[in-house]
Amino acid sequence: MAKNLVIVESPAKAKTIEKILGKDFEVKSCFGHIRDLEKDDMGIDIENNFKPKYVIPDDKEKVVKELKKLAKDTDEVWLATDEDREGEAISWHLCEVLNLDPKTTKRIVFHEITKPAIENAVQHPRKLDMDRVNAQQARRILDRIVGFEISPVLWRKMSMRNSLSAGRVQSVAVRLIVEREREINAFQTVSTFKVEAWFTGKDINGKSISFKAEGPGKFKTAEDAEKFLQECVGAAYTVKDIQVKPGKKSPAAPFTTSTLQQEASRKLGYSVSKTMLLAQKLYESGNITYMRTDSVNLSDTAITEIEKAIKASFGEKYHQHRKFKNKNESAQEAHEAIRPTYMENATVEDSDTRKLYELIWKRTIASQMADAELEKTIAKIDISTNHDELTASGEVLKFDGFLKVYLEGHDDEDETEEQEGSLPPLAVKQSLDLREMKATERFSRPAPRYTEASLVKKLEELGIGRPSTYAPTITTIQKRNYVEKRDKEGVKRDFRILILKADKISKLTEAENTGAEKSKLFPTDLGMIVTDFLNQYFNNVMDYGFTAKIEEEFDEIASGKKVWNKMLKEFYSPFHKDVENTLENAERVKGERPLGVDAASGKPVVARMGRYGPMIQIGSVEDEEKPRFAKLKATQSIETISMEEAMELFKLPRNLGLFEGTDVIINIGRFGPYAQHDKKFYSLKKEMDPYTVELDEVAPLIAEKRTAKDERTIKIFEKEKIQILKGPYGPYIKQGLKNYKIPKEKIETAADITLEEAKAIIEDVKANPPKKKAPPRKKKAE
DNA sequence: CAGTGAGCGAGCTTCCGCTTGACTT
Repeated sequence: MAKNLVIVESPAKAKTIEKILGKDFEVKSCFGHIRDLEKDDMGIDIENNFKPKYVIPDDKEKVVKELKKLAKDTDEVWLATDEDREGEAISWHLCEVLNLDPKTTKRIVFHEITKPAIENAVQHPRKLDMDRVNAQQARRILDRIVGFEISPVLWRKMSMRNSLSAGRVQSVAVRLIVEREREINAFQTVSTFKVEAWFTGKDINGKSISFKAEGPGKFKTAEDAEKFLQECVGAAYTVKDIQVKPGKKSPAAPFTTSTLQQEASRKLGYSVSKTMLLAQKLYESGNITYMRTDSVNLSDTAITEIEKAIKASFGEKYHQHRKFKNKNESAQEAHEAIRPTYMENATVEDSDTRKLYELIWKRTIASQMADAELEKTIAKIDISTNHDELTASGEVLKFDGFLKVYLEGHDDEDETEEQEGSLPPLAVKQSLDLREMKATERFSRPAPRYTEASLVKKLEELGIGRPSTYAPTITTIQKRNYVEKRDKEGVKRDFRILILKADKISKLTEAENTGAEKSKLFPTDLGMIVTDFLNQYFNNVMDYGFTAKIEEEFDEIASGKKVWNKMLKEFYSPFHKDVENTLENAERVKGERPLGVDAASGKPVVARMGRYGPMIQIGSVEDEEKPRFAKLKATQSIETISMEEAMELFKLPRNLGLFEGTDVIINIGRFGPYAQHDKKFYSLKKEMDPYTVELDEVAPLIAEKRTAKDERTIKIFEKEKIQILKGPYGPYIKQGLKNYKIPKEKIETAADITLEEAKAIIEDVKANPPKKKAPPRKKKAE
């Protein structure tokens, strides 16, 4: 038994530190928080000064038990959890659970896992900082109150039956997306005309040249643009002025969680959760430092190593020592930036993981490299027939510096300024020949919809969420069906071009595809309805500055200037009044929007939220005749659908006619568009539009899928709608939407199962449901 | 994966941050 027990949060870290500290120290991990507020009754005694009730979650019992045993048998316990609010609280919980005295137990911290940092930490232990612990408790309790008081309000006031939720972070994330969508819907596109001119001539040495220049500004109308071109008829063009300016570009800071997620999304197309999963693998295999961090700092040892690597590969002049400072005030900087642990390139098998590793490697190296040096040339070109001038600009890279390795990507995808090339050598007063001048119509664009990564960026700017929660938050708001990630097809749009060539003006119209988007976050109708409701009744919590405001108070608690439960009380009294007021006075939200009157029946048409999602209803249940319903397409929304689009929807279900003697019916079910044929169902392919798809497109799909289905089907009991199917894990029984496992001992071969046996198995499984995984159910007595 | 959608009411759901496995109907 070692004399000293050191407890850290991450097991991977524990291994590394154990090696550094040697055999007198045993280093163990507590796997993050070991206690949390009890779920029943909020886990908070509000009357009693917000006294928290902590419990050890089931999945932490094993770890706690082991730590208890080790702590008992050791001389000294060292608490080495992360140096941030949460880390301090974890240490305090460890004291409570392991019966350690918080006043005497040694607390050590380090921001990097390097030998000097850790040895230094061990030589300078401190005591637990209870102010900081209290700041964390206030944070935890406030989040619990917000989440667990508002969510039930939604259950009461929303007529859609869903597992709705609200929270300080998730609700604001949804709000951002909802508001961006409305901005886009309300956006008024304006067009302008941009002039470009292509010149030819001879350079100083008599060599033929050609280059492009841009017009004096943007013209608001086609008439203005034409007037300008008209003025240029018969003009002479001379170079009036040439300016050469030096410029430079500097590398971006090393990765934090949020910037890594953004770059992996832009450059590799990874979702934030994919990035985190791969980064976790790299971390566990010892290839990178910790991946959940808000710090851009590099350890001194790392900086030295990076310097060596740069000088060895690129030479002395490519190196430039840099220290990056965090822009973000909310950063808690418990770790280093994300960087390779060793600058010698690691071997990573999996190609997706390797791409991420290379991204991290390049970004880290580049961050200690020299600026890129540019030379920007701007030539003004005089037009003899009017007072305007054209501008030609070019950029030459004089020294590549860090660009040799890495260039940060950017979000605004299609407005990419075309890469400026170099200008040919020109001389002042030189005359030029105009080959062609064009005025092209260009359209203004609204702010783009958020991607997962750009949403993370925005949340970080607002100080909302933490590196460990960005990915889960984005998963949650999609799981709750407030937001969905999807592509949007572009639409054709005409634009006009005016051309001046050989002193003649011609006009033409061309078409472009616009508005196409990939993997963007769209709010659902549910997301919009819930956001409107929360904005109306809980505008304090929904305010974009709310988190920043309470964070300041947490900081005051951490520095001993404020008492934690007093702060909570100040928040709670008005907040709880809002809750009670809402419960009492808010109408049940139906999410309804009248569209007009159906011409054929004279009945009202409404778009609204139904049990199964957004839909259109013609007529009401009180009518003698039954109302008619139609489900909205995935891309439509209650807020924007038009009467015409709504009426289109009633074209489903469609009967496409006979295929092998039976009707083929197209409709949209719970899982999307499907074709029904001969009592069986076939999902339509993505590219098939259920409203327009033809029989000869669907027929081959049915023929092909049917044989595949038949091979998987062992038996069908038509009447009872019970199927015996072959799955990748063996045969199973399917009844409606539910699947049941066939116990091995029950049946010899799946083909022998009778209807009665199948029913018995279903009953059995229902009576003894298989054990649930992840969150073990509480309070389920035997 | 069926062509539903009201209303009633029982019984359920829910937060944010720290950490990884265990697990494949």
